[in-house]
Amino acid sequence: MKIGEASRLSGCHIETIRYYERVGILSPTARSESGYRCYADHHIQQLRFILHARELGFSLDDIRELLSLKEHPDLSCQAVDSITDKHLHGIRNRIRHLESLARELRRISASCSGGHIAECRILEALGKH
Amino acid sequence: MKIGEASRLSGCHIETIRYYERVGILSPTARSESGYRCYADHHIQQLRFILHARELGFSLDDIRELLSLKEHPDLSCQAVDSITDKHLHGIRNRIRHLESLARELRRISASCSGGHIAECRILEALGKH
DNA sequence: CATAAAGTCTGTAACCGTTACAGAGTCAAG
DNA sequence: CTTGACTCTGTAACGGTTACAGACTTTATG
Repeated sequence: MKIGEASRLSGCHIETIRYYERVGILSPTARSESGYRCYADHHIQQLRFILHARELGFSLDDIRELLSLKEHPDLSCQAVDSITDKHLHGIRNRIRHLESLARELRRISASCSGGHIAECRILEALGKH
Repeated sequence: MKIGEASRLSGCHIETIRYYERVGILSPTARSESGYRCYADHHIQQLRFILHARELGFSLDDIRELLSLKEHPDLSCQAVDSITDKHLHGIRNRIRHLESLARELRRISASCSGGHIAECRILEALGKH
Protein backbone atom coordinates (compact mmCIF):
# COMPACT_ATOMS: atom_id res chain seq x y z
CA MET A 1 0.00 0.00 0.00
CA LYS A 2 1.07 3.57 -0.59
CA ILE A 3 1.76 6.24 1.96
CA GLY A 4 -1.72 7.75 1.84
CA GLU A 5 -3.36 4.53 2.92
CA ALA A 6 -0.65 3.90 5.48
CA SER A 7 -1.43 7.30 6.88
CA ARG A 8 -5.16 6.56 7.05
CA LEU A 9 -4.65 3.17 8.67
CA SER A 10 -2.08 4.29 11.20
CA GLY A 11 -3.35 7.75 12.04
CA CYS A 12 0.07 9.31 11.40
CA HIS A 13 0.40 12.26 9.06
CA ILE A 14 2.09 11.56 5.78
CA GLU A 15 4.89 13.98 6.47
CA THR A 16 5.45 12.39 9.85
CA ILE A 17 5.68 8.93 8.37
CA ARG A 18 8.37 10.06 5.94
CA TYR A 19 10.10 11.81 8.82
CA TYR A 20 10.08 8.64 10.96
CA GLU A 21 11.64 6.72 8.12
CA ARG A 22 14.23 9.41 7.58
CA VAL A 23 15.37 9.39 11.20
CA GLY A 24 15.47 5.62 11.24
CA ILE A 25 12.62 4.96 13.62
CA LEU A 26 10.43 3.29 11.02
CA SER A 27 11.80 0.39 8.97
CA PRO A 28 12.61 1.39 5.43
CA THR A 29 10.02 0.43 2.85
CA ALA A 30 10.26 -1.18 -0.54
CA ARG A 31 9.79 1.16 -3.48
CA SER A 32 7.61 0.82 -6.52
CA GLU A 33 9.07 1.26 -10.00
CA SER A 34 8.19 4.90 -9.95
CA GLY A 35 9.75 5.43 -6.53
CA TYR A 36 6.61 5.32 -4.38
CA ARG A 37 7.02 3.87 -0.89
CA CYS A 38 5.25 0.52 -0.41
CA TYR A 39 4.01 -0.24 3.09
CA ALA A 40 3.26 -3.65 4.56
CA ASP A 41 1.20 -4.58 7.60
CA HIS A 42 4.17 -4.56 9.93
CA HIS A 43 4.81 -0.94 9.01
CA ILE A 44 1.29 -0.05 10.07
CA GLN A 45 1.80 -1.84 13.36
CA GLN A 46 5.06 -0.01 13.92
CA LEU A 47 3.38 3.29 13.15
CA ARG A 48 0.56 2.57 15.58
CA PHE A 49 3.09 1.63 18.20
CA ILE A 50 5.01 4.84 17.63
CA LEU A 51 1.85 6.94 17.64
CA HIS A 52 0.58 5.50 20.87
CA ALA A 53 3.96 5.81 22.55
CA ARG A 54 4.22 9.41 21.37
CA GLU A 55 0.76 10.11 22.75
CA LEU A 56 2.06 8.81 26.05
CA GLY A 57 4.92 11.26 25.77
CA PHE A 58 7.79 8.88 25.07
CA SER A 59 10.67 10.48 23.20
CA LEU A 60 11.64 9.16 19.80
CA ASP A 61 14.86 7.87 21.37
CA ASP A 62 12.85 5.91 23.91
CA ILE A 63 10.64 4.57 21.16
CA ARG A 64 13.59 3.58 19.04
CA GLU A 65 14.86 1.58 22.00
CA LEU A 66 11.47 0.03 22.73
CA LEU A 67 11.13 -1.00 19.10
CA SER A 68 14.56 -2.56 19.07
CA LEU A 69 13.79 -4.44 22.30
CA LYS A 70 10.69 -5.76 20.59
CA GLU A 71 12.96 -7.47 18.10
CA HIS A 72 14.45 -9.66 20.83
CA PRO A 73 11.63 -11.73 22.34
CA ASP A 74 14.07 -13.76 24.47
CA LEU A 75 15.36 -10.85 26.50
CA SER A 76 13.95 -10.00 29.87
CA CYS A 77 11.46 -7.19 29.73
CA GLN A 78 13.27 -5.42 32.54
CA ALA A 79 14.68 -2.89 30.08
CA VAL A 80 11.15 -2.08 28.96
CA ASP A 81 10.10 -1.58 32.57
CA SER A 82 13.03 0.68 33.19
CA ILE A 83 12.28 2.93 30.22
CA THR A 84 8.65 3.13 31.29
CA ASP A 85 9.56 3.89 34.90
CA LYS A 86 12.01 6.56 33.90
CA HIS A 87 9.39 8.15 31.71
CA LEU A 88 6.81 8.01 34.48
CA HIS A 89 9.29 9.68 36.81
CA GLY A 90 9.89 12.40 34.25
CA ILE A 91 6.16 13.00 33.96
CA ARG A 92 5.77 13.21 37.72
CA ASN A 93 8.58 15.74 37.88
CA ARG A 94 6.96 17.81 35.18
CA ILE A 95 3.67 17.72 37.04
CA ARG A 96 5.33 18.85 40.25
CA HIS A 97 7.10 21.62 38.39
CA LEU A 98 3.91 22.83 36.73
CA GLU A 99 2.06 22.69 40.04
CA SER A 100 4.61 24.93 41.64
CA LEU A 101 4.39 27.33 38.70
CA ALA A 102 0.61 27.35 39.05
CA ARG A 103 0.90 28.10 42.78
CA GLU A 104 3.21 31.02 42.21
CA LEU A 105 1.06 32.34 39.37
CA ARG A 106 -2.06 32.20 41.52
CA ARG A 107 -0.22 33.97 44.33
CA ILE A 108 0.99 36.70 41.99
CA SER A 109 -2.36 36.98 40.28
CA ALA A 110 -4.28 37.24 43.54
CA SER A 111 -2.29 40.32 44.50
CA CYS A 112 -3.74 42.28 41.59
CA SER A 113 -6.54 44.58 42.63
CA GLY A 114 -7.55 45.67 39.16
CA GLY A 115 -6.15 49.16 38.85
CA HIS A 116 -3.75 50.70 36.35
CA ILE A 117 -0.60 49.24 34.93
CA ALA A 118 1.42 51.67 37.00
CA GLU A 119 0.41 49.89 40.20
CA CYS A 120 0.11 46.42 38.69
CA ARG A 121 1.38 43.90 41.24
CA ILE A 122 1.70 41.21 38.64
CA LEU A 123 4.18 43.14 36.56
CA GLU A 124 5.93 44.19 39.75
CA ALA A 125 6.18 40.61 40.95
CA LEU A 126 7.52 39.48 37.58
CA GLY A 127 10.18 42.14 37.71
CA LYS A 128 11.83 41.21 40.94
CA HIS A 129 13.33 37.92 41.79
CA MET B 1 28.40 47.77 31.25
CA LYS B 2 29.28 45.02 28.82
CA ILE B 3 27.42 41.82 28.12
CA GLY B 4 29.40 39.71 30.56
CA GLU B 5 28.42 41.85 33.52
CA ALA B 6 24.85 42.12 32.25
CA SER B 7 24.81 38.34 32.19
CA ARG B 8 26.12 38.09 35.74
CA LEU B 9 23.68 40.69 37.08
CA SER B 10 20.62 39.34 35.30
CA GLY B 11 21.28 35.63 35.45
CA CYS B 12 20.72 35.23 31.70
CA HIS B 13 23.29 33.50 29.56
CA ILE B 14 25.24 35.72 27.23
CA GLU B 15 23.98 33.92 24.16
CA THR B 16 20.43 34.25 25.40
CA ILE B 17 20.80 37.98 25.93
CA ARG B 18 21.99 38.45 22.38
CA TYR B 19 19.14 36.22 21.21
CA TYR B 20 16.56 38.29 23.10
CA GLU B 21 17.86 41.42 21.44
CA ARG B 22 17.83 39.78 18.05
CA VAL B 23 14.20 38.72 18.33
CA GLY B 24 13.23 42.14 19.59
CA ILE B 25 12.25 41.24 23.12
CA LEU B 26 15.07 43.18 24.73
CA SER B 27 15.56 46.86 23.88
CA PRO B 28 18.52 47.44 21.60
CA THR B 29 21.67 48.66 23.31
CA ALA B 30 24.12 51.39 22.53
CA ARG B 31 27.42 50.23 21.10
CA SER B 32 30.95 51.15 22.12
CA GLU B 33 33.46 52.36 19.53
CA SER B 34 34.64 48.82 19.03
CA GLY B 35 31.12 47.50 18.59
CA TYR B 36 30.57 46.06 22.07
CA ARG B 37 27.03 46.22 23.43
CA CYS B 38 26.59 48.67 26.31
CA TYR B 39 23.93 47.78 28.87
CA ALA B 40 22.17 50.17 31.26
CA ASP B 41 20.21 49.41 34.42
CA HIS B 42 16.90 49.23 32.61
CA HIS B 43 18.28 46.45 30.43
CA ILE B 44 19.10 44.46 33.54
CA GLN B 45 15.60 44.98 34.86
CA GLN B 46 14.14 43.88 31.57
CA LEU B 47 16.32 40.80 31.59
CA ARG B 48 15.30 39.91 35.13
CA PHE B 49 11.68 40.39 34.16
CA ILE B 50 12.11 38.12 31.16
CA LEU B 51 13.99 35.52 33.15
CA HIS B 52 11.38 35.33 35.88
CA ALA B 53 8.52 35.22 33.41
CA ARG B 54 10.29 32.45 31.48
CA GLU B 55 10.78 30.52 34.72
CA LEU B 56 7.03 30.79 35.19
CA GLY B 57 6.61 29.36 31.73
CA PHE B 58 5.38 32.43 29.85
CA SER B 59 6.12 32.33 26.14
CA LEU B 60 8.33 34.97 24.60
CA ASP B 61 5.25 36.32 22.82
CA ASP B 62 3.45 36.69 26.14
CA ILE B 63 6.50 38.39 27.59
CA ARG B 64 6.79 40.73 24.65
CA GLU B 65 3.20 41.75 25.29
CA LEU B 66 3.70 42.13 29.03
CA LEU B 67 6.75 44.29 28.45
CA SER B 68 4.91 46.50 26.03
CA LEU B 69 2.00 46.85 28.47
CA LYS B 70 4.55 47.94 31.05
CA GLU B 71 5.30 50.92 28.82
CA HIS B 72 1.77 52.27 29.28
CA PRO B 73 1.23 52.92 32.99
CA ASP B 74 -2.17 54.54 32.35
CA LEU B 75 -3.83 51.49 30.88
CA SER B 76 -5.94 49.17 32.95
CA CYS B 77 -4.07 46.11 34.07
CA GLN B 78 -6.87 43.92 32.80
CA ALA B 79 -4.79 42.85 29.83
CA VAL B 80 -2.06 41.70 32.21
CA ASP B 81 -4.59 39.70 34.20
CA SER B 82 -5.90 38.11 31.06
CA ILE B 83 -2.46 36.98 29.88
CA THR B 84 -1.74 35.58 33.31
CA ASP B 85 -5.08 33.79 33.51
CA LYS B 86 -4.69 32.32 30.07
CA HIS B 87 -1.26 31.06 31.01
CA LEU B 88 -2.55 29.58 34.25
CA HIS B 89 -5.27 27.80 32.31
CA GLY B 90 -2.67 26.43 29.92
CA ILE B 91 -0.64 25.13 32.82
CA ARG B 92 -3.67 23.47 34.40
CA ASN B 93 -4.46 21.79 31.10
CA ARG B 94 -0.94 20.52 30.81
CA ILE B 95 -1.11 19.17 34.34
CA ARG B 96 -4.36 17.37 33.60
CA HIS B 97 -2.89 15.95 30.42
CA LEU B 98 0.24 14.72 32.18
CA GLU B 99 -1.84 13.21 34.97
CA SER B 100 -3.85 11.20 32.50
CA LEU B 101 -0.64 10.05 30.83
CA ALA B 102 0.72 9.02 34.20
CA ARG B 103 -2.46 7.09 34.98
CA GLU B 104 -2.31 5.18 31.71
CA LEU B 105 1.41 4.52 32.10
CA ARG B 106 0.88 3.14 35.60
CA ARG B 107 -1.93 0.95 34.35
CA ILE B 108 0.19 -0.38 31.50
CA SER B 109 3.20 -0.78 33.70
CA ALA B 110 1.29 -2.65 36.40
CA SER B 111 0.29 -5.30 33.90
CA CYS B 112 3.91 -6.37 33.43
CA SER B 113 4.78 -9.48 35.38
CA GLY B 114 8.49 -9.44 34.64
CA GLY B 115 8.93 -12.17 32.08
CA HIS B 116 10.40 -12.11 28.61
CA ILE B 117 9.89 -9.54 25.91
CA ALA B 118 7.76 -12.00 24.00
CA GLU B 119 5.02 -11.79 26.63
CA CYS B 120 5.66 -8.19 27.63
CA ARG B 121 2.33 -6.54 28.32
CA ILE B 122 3.82 -3.08 28.10
CA LEU B 123 4.97 -3.49 24.53
CA GLU B 124 1.68 -5.18 23.74
CA ALA B 125 -0.30 -2.31 25.22
CA LEU B 126 1.75 0.23 23.32
CA GLY B 127 1.09 -1.59 20.08
CA LYS B 128 -2.66 -1.53 20.11
CA HIS B 129 -4.82 1.50 20.33
C1' DC C 1 56.19 46.72 25.29
C1' DA C 2 54.92 42.11 23.84
C1' DT C 3 52.19 38.49 24.56
C1' DA C 4 48.79 35.71 26.52
C1' DA C 5 44.24 35.22 28.26
C1' DA C 6 39.72 36.63 28.62
C1' DG C 7 36.01 38.82 26.61
C1' DT C 8 33.16 40.12 22.67
C1' DC C 9 31.57 40.24 17.91
C1' DT C 10 28.89 37.98 13.77
C1' DG C 11 26.97 34.24 11.51
C1' DT C 12 25.59 29.68 11.35
C1' DA C 13 24.03 25.20 12.86
C1' DA C 14 22.34 22.05 16.26
C1' DC C 15 18.72 20.37 19.44
C1' DC C 16 13.32 17.99 19.28
C1' DG C 17 9.34 16.58 16.68
C1' DT C 18 7.03 17.82 13.56
C1' DT C 19 4.65 20.62 9.75
C1' DA C 20 4.52 23.16 5.46
C1' DC C 21 5.79 24.34 1.15
C1' DA C 22 7.75 24.41 -3.74
C1' DG C 23 8.44 22.15 -7.85
C1' DA C 24 8.55 17.91 -10.19
C1' DG C 25 6.88 13.54 -11.39
C1' DT C 26 3.04 9.59 -11.46
C1' DC C 27 -1.36 7.51 -11.65
C1' DA C 28 -6.41 6.85 -12.30
C1' DA C 29 -10.89 8.54 -13.92
C1' DG C 30 -13.70 11.05 -17.15
C1' DC D 1 -5.93 14.04 -23.41
C1' DT D 2 -6.62 16.45 -19.58
C1' DT D 3 -7.70 17.09 -14.96
C1' DG D 4 -7.11 16.12 -10.33
C1' DA D 5 -5.32 13.44 -6.68
C1' DC D 6 -1.35 11.53 -5.11
C1' DT D 7 3.62 11.07 -4.28
C1' DC D 8 8.46 12.33 -4.54
C1' DT D 9 12.71 15.23 -2.81
C1' DG D 10 14.67 18.94 -0.56
C1' DT D 11 14.39 22.79 2.27
C1' DA D 12 12.73 25.90 5.80
C1' DA D 13 9.86 27.12 9.59
C1' DC D 14 8.21 26.70 14.42
C1' DG D 15 10.23 27.91 20.05
C1' DG D 16 13.78 28.87 22.83
C1' DT D 17 17.79 28.43 23.35
C1' DT D 18 22.81 26.67 23.12
C1' DA D 19 27.15 25.92 20.88
C1' DC D 20 30.24 26.47 17.92
C1' DA D 21 34.05 28.88 14.46
C1' DG D 22 36.80 32.59 13.30
C1' DA D 23 37.83 37.35 13.91
C1' DC D 24 38.47 41.20 16.76
C1' DT D 25 39.28 43.98 21.33
C1' DT D 26 40.47 44.61 25.88
C1' DT D 27 42.84 43.49 30.09
C1' DA D 28 46.40 41.30 32.82
C1' DT D 29 50.89 39.48 33.25
C1' DG D 30 55.83 38.95 32.38
